[in-house]
Amino acid sequence: MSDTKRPPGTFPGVTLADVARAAGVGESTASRVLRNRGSVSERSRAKVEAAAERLAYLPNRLAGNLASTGSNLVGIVIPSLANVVFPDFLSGVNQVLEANGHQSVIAVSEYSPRREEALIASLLAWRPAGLILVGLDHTEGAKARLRASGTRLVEAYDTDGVGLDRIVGFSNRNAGAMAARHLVTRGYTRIGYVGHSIHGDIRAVKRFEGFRAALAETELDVVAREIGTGTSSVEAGREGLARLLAQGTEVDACYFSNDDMALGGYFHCLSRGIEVPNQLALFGHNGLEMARHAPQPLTSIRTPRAKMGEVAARMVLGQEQGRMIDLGFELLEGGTT
Amino acid sequence: MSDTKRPPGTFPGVTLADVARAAGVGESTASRVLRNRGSVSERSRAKVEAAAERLAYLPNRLAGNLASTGSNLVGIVIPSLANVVFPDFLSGVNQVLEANGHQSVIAVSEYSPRREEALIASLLAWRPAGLILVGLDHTEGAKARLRASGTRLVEAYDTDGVGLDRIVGFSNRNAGAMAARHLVTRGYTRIGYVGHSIHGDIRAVKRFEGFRAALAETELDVVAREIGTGTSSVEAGREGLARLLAQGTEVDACYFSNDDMALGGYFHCLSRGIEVPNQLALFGHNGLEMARHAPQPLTSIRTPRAKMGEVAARMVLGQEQGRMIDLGFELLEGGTT
DNA sequence: TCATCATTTGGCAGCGCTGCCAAAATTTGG
DNA sequence: CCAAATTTTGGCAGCGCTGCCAAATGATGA
Repeated sequence: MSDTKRPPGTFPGVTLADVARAAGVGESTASRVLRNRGSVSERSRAKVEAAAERLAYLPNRLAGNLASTGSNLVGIVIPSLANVVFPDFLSGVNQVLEANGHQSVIAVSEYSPRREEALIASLLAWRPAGLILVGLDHTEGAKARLRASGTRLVEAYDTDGVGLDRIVGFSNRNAGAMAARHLVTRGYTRIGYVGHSIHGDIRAVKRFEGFRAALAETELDVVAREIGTGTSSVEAGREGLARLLAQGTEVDACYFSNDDMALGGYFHCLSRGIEVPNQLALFGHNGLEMARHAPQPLTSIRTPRAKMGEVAARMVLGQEQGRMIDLGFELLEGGTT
Repeated sequence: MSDTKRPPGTFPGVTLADVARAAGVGESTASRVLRNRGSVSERSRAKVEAAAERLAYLPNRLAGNLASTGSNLVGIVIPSLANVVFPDFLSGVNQVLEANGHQSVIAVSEYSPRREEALIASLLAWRPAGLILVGLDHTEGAKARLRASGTRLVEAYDTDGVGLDRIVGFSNRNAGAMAARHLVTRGYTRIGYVGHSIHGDIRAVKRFEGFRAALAETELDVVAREIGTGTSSVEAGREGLARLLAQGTEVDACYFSNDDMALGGYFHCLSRGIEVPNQLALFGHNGLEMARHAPQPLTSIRTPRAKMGEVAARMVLGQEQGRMIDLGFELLEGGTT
């Protein structure tokens, strides 16, 4: 197309120049038409559009973005895809980005700050319009790169600490505290905790800290705890509660690091005939759909995951004012407390 | 850096030329060092690496890929992020891609073929190394573009039909058939079906078709069915089963389009004191973790989601031989049948 | 009618990198 | 020691597009 003699293996590839030639206009005019930018006569517009259609022209964003220095990509680093909450978040991000003609490059850190640092560097190489990260904790190297790059940055999911640029999320500490106060108000005093491996899930740790701090307000503390070694899951919750109860300490309520874990705990109670909430109350976190529709809806805290994604995306696109937006959370009073 | 007078608002940006100059070598040599390609003397290598480090050089992949015609991006279009199965799949894809120095650009079609077509065009504009799609059903326009682009393509999740290039997945028809045979073998004869909206979820439809075809082998058919209007969820399953039973038709087993739906059904039975499986047997699909750890593990079919992602990624990178790989599935005999 | 102003247009220099090629430096062997 | 073979190196033309600028065209009013 754009060249008659061309290496045999290479796919032709219609270029903007081809379209311009076919339409009988200059390259710039063709470019203006295809991007709806600048003023173009109806005549030219029609000719270019027809030519582009006829040649099945596919713009090359690599070239376009390079020339205009800046891409319409947004880099996103999440800790995991296995945990339902992050897809929910991504969903929100994606919706807003797509509506604004942006595209998301997604990377998964597996809760490893070192991996995150490498991924950030890798994403910055695309000269993205912005970056969205989860949490406020990053390696020093990552922070340095981010600052140096000058890329717009949004940190989501955590407002307990200082961020690098923009922040959207909620206070995990306060979420934990709300759980504690709810249990205290309901009269529970012998409270246990079942969590998943803390390895990297700093926000779960913050919740637990907030939980204990709030208990301490009424001179209480967790009487037993059981921390799994793996990631959060129904199975881990089920086994965690089993182990907690096997410790022998008397417990009248249990706080879980997560709804999956709590649902596992609930399943354990069903299996063993433990009456919920009379013998044992259960409290989760996240307000997952599946847990809300159990025979006894799980008492939990609903976190604004999709909303957070939407706001994060809008922030990264510069459509949101504040530097820090706390979206809060909501107590879901279920039947398990 | 690379230019003394530079528009004030623009971020400097260290270029390869800057690194080369600082290291006292030519651009090509610097490029070779930073890409580990071609032969370079130890001396030059050290100088370039030091300079890159000192200047905090960040390569520009936009330029790199444009120059070398071809990117290390892989485009992925999935129907939804809300359904747990796709993150599982993505997880597998991502793992392999990252290990091979590739990056994934993810787009979500929301089960709309028209959206999928637009997203495909958008992804192709990045001149990706390859594309991964879910399912075999695409608009004619999308197929034409894909064929014309010559991009390597992998279609995942479905082997019931003809694909455009490479395929990895399993037969949804056969999965449905296996479910039916299992129920028949166990002696159930009055079988109902609770599904979610078919709008776009062609694979769920294929399963149901396979299910009915297998029932027909023993002169049976579904005696009642209830199809929700929304997406698959625990709530939809719970309400679906409630409606199915309210129809009045006597039913001794129920097949669900999905594990979420089936878990919802199970919750309904627990709430209403319906004995499972004596009064009603339940059969799901996907083998989700949460359903396997219910008091009575759900009978289901485990699908190789992460594995499928890994194979899809390997196929797209050209590391896998066959054009079509059927990964099969596995019957999970739980306590609900 | 022609000068004046607004609109539309095309040429061309880059964006930062890679690939090619010829030149320079180094090694080898007679 | 020198010629030949090998390794290493740098210059420079693109990759396909956008942004800038000056030129061409069209519209307006005296």
